[in-house]
Amino acid sequence: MRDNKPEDLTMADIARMAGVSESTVSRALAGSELVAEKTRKRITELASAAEYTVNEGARSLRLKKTKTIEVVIPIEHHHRQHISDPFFLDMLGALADAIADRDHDMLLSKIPPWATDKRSNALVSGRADGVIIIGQGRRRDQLRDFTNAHRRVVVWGAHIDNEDYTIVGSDNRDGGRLAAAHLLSLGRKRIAFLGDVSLPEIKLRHAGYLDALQQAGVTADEGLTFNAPFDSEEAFAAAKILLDKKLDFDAIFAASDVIAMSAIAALGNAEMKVPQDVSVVGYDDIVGAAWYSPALTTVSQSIHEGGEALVRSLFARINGEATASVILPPKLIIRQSCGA
Amino acid sequence: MRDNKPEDLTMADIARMAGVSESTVSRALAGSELVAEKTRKRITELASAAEYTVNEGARSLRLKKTKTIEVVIPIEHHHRQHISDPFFLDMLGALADAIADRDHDMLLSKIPPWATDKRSNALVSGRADGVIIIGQGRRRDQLRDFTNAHRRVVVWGAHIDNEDYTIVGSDNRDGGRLAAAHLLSLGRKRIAFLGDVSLPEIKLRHAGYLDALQQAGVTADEGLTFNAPFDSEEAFAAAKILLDKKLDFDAIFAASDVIAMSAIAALGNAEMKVPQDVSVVGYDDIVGAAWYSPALTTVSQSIHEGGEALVRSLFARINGEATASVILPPKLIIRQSCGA
DNA sequence: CTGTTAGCGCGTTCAC
DNA sequence: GTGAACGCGCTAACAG
Repeated sequence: MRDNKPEDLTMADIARMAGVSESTVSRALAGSELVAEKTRKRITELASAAEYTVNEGARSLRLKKTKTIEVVIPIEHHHRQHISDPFFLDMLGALADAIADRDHDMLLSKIPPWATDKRSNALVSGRADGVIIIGQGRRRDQLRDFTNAHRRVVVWGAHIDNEDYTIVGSDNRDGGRLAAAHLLSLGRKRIAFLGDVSLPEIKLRHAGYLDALQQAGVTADEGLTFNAPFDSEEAFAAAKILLDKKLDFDAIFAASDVIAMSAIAALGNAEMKVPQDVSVVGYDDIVGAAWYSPALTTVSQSIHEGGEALVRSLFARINGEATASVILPPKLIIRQSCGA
Repeated sequence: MRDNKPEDLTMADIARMAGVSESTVSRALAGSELVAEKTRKRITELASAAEYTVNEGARSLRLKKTKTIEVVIPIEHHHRQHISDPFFLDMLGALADAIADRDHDMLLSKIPPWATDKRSNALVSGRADGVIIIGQGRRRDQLRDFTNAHRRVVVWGAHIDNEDYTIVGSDNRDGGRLAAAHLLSLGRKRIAFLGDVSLPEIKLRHAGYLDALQQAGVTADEGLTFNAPFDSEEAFAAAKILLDKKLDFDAIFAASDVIAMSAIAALGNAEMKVPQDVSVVGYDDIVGAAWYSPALTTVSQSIHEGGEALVRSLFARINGEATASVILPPKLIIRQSCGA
């Protein structure tokens, strides 16, 4: 049982054991050319035999680099709401890979940097070299203030005019258009929209949906847009309203796969068949979408590339380079839930 | 645009601005009683006006405490395999809450501490005060070595004899028993098992399943156990084998909800109805289980309590206290997929 | 109550 | 090639 700091070795200990100075140990371990091949080898072997590891904290302080990136998934947790959308997990996996590739650590937080109720933000307090924020949330003013004040930040979300921070995300409007156009091409005309339009990304998906309707010469029925904020449970409830009110609809475009799945469950309970009675298209192409029954037709955000792009942009900013926003092309993945 | 370290304020700056010594600033900001109410107020106001934040890195070095916990979700990434099971997301959410409650940060890693190919482990290199490892994986010897060498570690997983590290997890054997017994009580006798028995937790769930069969006087058919390692895709394939081989079965006990969902999808493709033709029970009670169609009958692991228990145990160990393993009682959640 | 002194563990000049 | 000295930013012991 180690981990009792007193027992932990320091560079000075290794120096003493090797009969050299701390500087030499430091250089040797860093693989510096300035140290004789022989002594370097001796020291590295000694160090690994002693299971010595450099203290990254001290190293960070000296170098002014923490080699860690903070990832924020800002969940408004009124009621300790959980990160329940698998989209986040996919994104986290992509970010973890991209960050590890660059030999950095990943600090995960659910609290947005501006909600400084407890400890201050990691970037600000020097625990991280940069921050990736997933989603623009509902407090766009605060996000703007934060991105204005700090340069080592990138955001995943919708591309909004007038925002000058670096945003990485897919073309949500085009995604919405793709989804709705596909449903229209299948002869569906009464397409319900389920999603929280107060979120920028969803708003754009909805705009794309309206674009497609207009392009097809179909008049949009506002009564078919359900823009209450919701998760699985509320999506389920929204679908029930569609049914209970006996609203006339033949398709659903859900702003996320999770919403789509919940809606399908609600339809199933009401003995309505997907896709026979109602076509459904989701958004995100989360891992489970392909294995749902019916397999979900959805708009893919290429999350893995998104994660890589976020990290690439952030490192560019850390290095002082200028960065432009990145718009990834969405892709319609046709499976069974749409009926074609 | 700040974040350019040269511009960043240090405690010495604040001291100079306030006309006091660094120590006084340090004490004031720490809310020490040793400093006069008036000066403390003056300093804190000055600091916040200047947007000064204590450098946590330096603080950690001095205090020998990082106030961060590493969470490892060891994914064997032969092919960059992703963390695709929502179970991890639920667990992550629970851990994030529990860790934030204790005013610590959470470092997330996909690489097990013993796979020291790149940077050394966070605990070892002084970037974290403790480690939580999710799952025992397939390399139990290496896990054992690691837990033997370090005391500030807790593991989520199965309770195995002969292991003396602190394990938090649900009673997997009892969970397996609950699931199988329920299926048996519904008159199902040919129950297929889908899951990777080489993993300790799954192995126990399988043992519980066998227990229940025996208790009911039903002979187990080994041909109905599919123990290949698998995810969504492979679960789907396994279910297809059940069907293609025209094996005689009337129920499926899946070792996870994700597996259950995939199996249901495969059954659906073959026009077999759940639960009419085949009863299905899953494991985990992930968030999506309730909104699946049919709603999934499953064994709940009470993940939120599990996360809290992990963190509580870890902090106890960090404080030098002895800790015992924690066994959480599983709970059968009856929904629709089982047929009762 | 406050200031001075002394490190925490490391990397990096600047000498030799 | 190597060592001595210094400081990254902070807190804690010791004086006063």
